[in-house]
Amino acid sequence: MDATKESIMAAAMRLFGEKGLKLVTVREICKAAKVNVALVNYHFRNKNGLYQACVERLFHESTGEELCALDAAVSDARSWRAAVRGWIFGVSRALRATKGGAALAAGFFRQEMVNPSPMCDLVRERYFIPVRESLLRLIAMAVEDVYEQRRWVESVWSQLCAYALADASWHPHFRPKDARADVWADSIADFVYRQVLNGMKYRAKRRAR
Amino acid sequence: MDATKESIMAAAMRLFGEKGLKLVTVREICKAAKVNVALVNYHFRNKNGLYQACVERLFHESTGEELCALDAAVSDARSWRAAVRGWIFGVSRALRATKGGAALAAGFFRQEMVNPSPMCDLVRERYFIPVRESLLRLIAMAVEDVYEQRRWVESVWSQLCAYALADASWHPHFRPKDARADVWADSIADFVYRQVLNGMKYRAKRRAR
DNA sequence: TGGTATATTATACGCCTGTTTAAAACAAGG
DNA sequence: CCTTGTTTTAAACAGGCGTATAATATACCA
Repeated sequence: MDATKESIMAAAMRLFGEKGLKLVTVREICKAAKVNVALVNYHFRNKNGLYQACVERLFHESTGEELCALDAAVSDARSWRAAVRGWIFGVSRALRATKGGAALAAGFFRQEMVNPSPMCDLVRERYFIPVRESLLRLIAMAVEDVYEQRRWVESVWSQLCAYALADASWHPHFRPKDARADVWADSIADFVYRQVLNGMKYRAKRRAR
Repeated sequence: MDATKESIMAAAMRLFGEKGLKLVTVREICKAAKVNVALVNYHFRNKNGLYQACVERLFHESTGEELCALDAAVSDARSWRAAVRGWIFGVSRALRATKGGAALAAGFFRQEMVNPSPMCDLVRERYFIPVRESLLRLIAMAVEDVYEQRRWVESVWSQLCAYALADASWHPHFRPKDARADVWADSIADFVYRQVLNGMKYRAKRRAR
């Protein structure tokens, strides 16, 4: 039955995203999926095969769509400013998502960043590099020096990632005690946006459209 | 003999910092320290006891000294600008250190950020919070609004942390292919410094001294 | 030098891991 | 109904894990 495979993958994607490849056990996944232990090996060859199937689905299908949506939001923008703002808010919300494919992808990304698995290269090529390069293309419209471009990409990316890379137990310490998580997240995204604008003000050479 | 304890702790601090509490085995540590497996339990009660001893030493002794050195560099500064610059470069170099106590502490910090252990609170209280609050005090000299202060702290901190949080295999992807690691790290630190100055230019209320 | 406390050793225990096996349950076509 | 191929099951496998034990080696003081 195909439902079993789906059930296993759903449980696996959640757990792998939370704890990473090595810290999740096959029995843990099967218990969550309410199936027998041997079915992982029957349907996915072994534990690594299951992990690989999860990564491939996340970063070939769902994240691919999200990247297209991101580029669409950018190209729909009426101005360079609007495009940058759309990119920053899009990535910020994707990285901080708590459910859906984006949240799962962010979990895998976090784990691969700190304790890389053999599938790390795929995550890099299908997620890390494309997302950052779409930002680089935007920045390159306003900054001439290639090193300065890279520093801006690093700046924006690292500020948006910081939250997503930390375990949830850290999150309250990243914001004022009286600030709501989602509101604060957006205020950070807006802060980064204003930082970019402020930095560009005196160096913009040309604007797109 | 006290030398065995030291040998075990040295190997443990290196390995725990690299892979985190759960992914390091007692036998692995003992092999690296060239001692018998049972000695961990004899000298440190159990694996958790050894981890706790490592964390306490790192974050009570050596990091305490480093925090003092940081505050000293800040208070020695001739101007607010110099203090900010001193803080940013000090933290940047500490977080990216490849040897010494700072490098070990950075490793524990990274692992605790992504997969917290029961000792996470200690890391937070003795390292994360003090370092960030020393920055907050600096920022508060130039920014009035408390939320804006927190956003600046978040901004500077996240940009300096991004590199340190990722596994070494990611580092080459964070910089241009032709850039030397240490030179690029300093250019990032300088970029963050200029970002702060540029942001403060129109909001500075008062300066220290 | 002998006796005692400390340090180290080899070995084994019970538990959990990923994976395998052989039998059972099931679906579908002749 | 029986056969054939697929899916699911319970049970077991070898190996690694953290930890405990009992015997041995070492250090040190009377």
